[in-house]
Amino acid sequence: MRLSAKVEYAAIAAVELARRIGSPDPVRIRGICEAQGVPARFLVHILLQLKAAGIVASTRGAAGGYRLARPPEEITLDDIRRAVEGPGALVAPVTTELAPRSRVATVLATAWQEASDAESAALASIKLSDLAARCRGAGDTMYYI
Amino acid sequence: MRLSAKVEYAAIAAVELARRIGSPDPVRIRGICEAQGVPARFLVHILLQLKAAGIVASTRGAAGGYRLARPPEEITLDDIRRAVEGPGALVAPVTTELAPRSRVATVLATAWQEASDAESAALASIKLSDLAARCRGAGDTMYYI
DNA sequence: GCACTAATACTCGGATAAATGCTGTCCGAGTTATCATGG
DNA sequence: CCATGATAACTCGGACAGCATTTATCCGAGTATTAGTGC
Repeated sequence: MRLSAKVEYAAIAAVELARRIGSPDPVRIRGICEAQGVPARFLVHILLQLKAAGIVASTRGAAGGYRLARPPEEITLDDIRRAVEGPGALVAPVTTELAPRSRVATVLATAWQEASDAESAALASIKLSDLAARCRGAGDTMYYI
Repeated sequence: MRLSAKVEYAAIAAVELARRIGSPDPVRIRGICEAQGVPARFLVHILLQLKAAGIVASTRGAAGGYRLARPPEEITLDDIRRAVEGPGALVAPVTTELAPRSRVATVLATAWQEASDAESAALASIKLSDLAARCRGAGDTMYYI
């Protein structure tokens, strides 16, 4: 499993937004970048993708910024990854292309799919609320109910 | 989860070798390529990587070729993937680099690792012997030389 | 005090460019079985 | 029938080019808050 920098930045920003879920003011991009060390001009486009996916919402103008569009219990790392990397990516493009001619490729295509589903399920089980709670809580103690 | 063409080709070749485990003669690269539609000159380098990882063995010279170095029950798709893509790849390079400065990154790094471990475990549970059996079981029309 | 204007700070979104890795090819070298040839 | 050499087929391994994706950066435009100015 290899993550692109985009997904990593998106997750960092999303967790940062989840931590400030109580505040009425939207979070500015610069605020995230200065706290986490993320290139600002790059994060702009990433947040736009998260907005297009309905994960974050924004208010323009001065005193504008971003906030989560849904409660953090309903956002998983799998949502973020799919929002940024796009849903169109096939798991094993070469194998699926060869599948009609080769039974080996057919068998392998389903095997790759199984592993990919396991990975997606693992990512779907990690919610933003859990991650935000881990940031607040000290050590391994989870305060989130 | 996105697979590189190298890993896909390597898996196809490995299953093809597993299917012919009973034959005393080694399997030639051309034999795999003609049966499965894999570029030959590319597969050479892939098989060299599998050999370096101890997954396949080769005999040089005329009537040479490749065979599995271990019984197919002891080779998993995870072995093949790590042999080809290298073990040095970090799961989340950006996040781990930012971890010392950011608690958010630290929490995320472990979360990514959990998902990666789930994927690896899924791949490690799929053995070459299973895949070869699936090819035979459904009445494949491939001939043995 | 009020209306209006300018400045400011932020998001929006496309264009663009450097960097990196992936994909596949080419070529020469080394190794071994097979076959032809001569004794 | 046997020994020897030529030939062919195959693996070995690095070098390299073309292509696509990633990773940003830049710039102009839109939008809302805020400060300032004149009446």
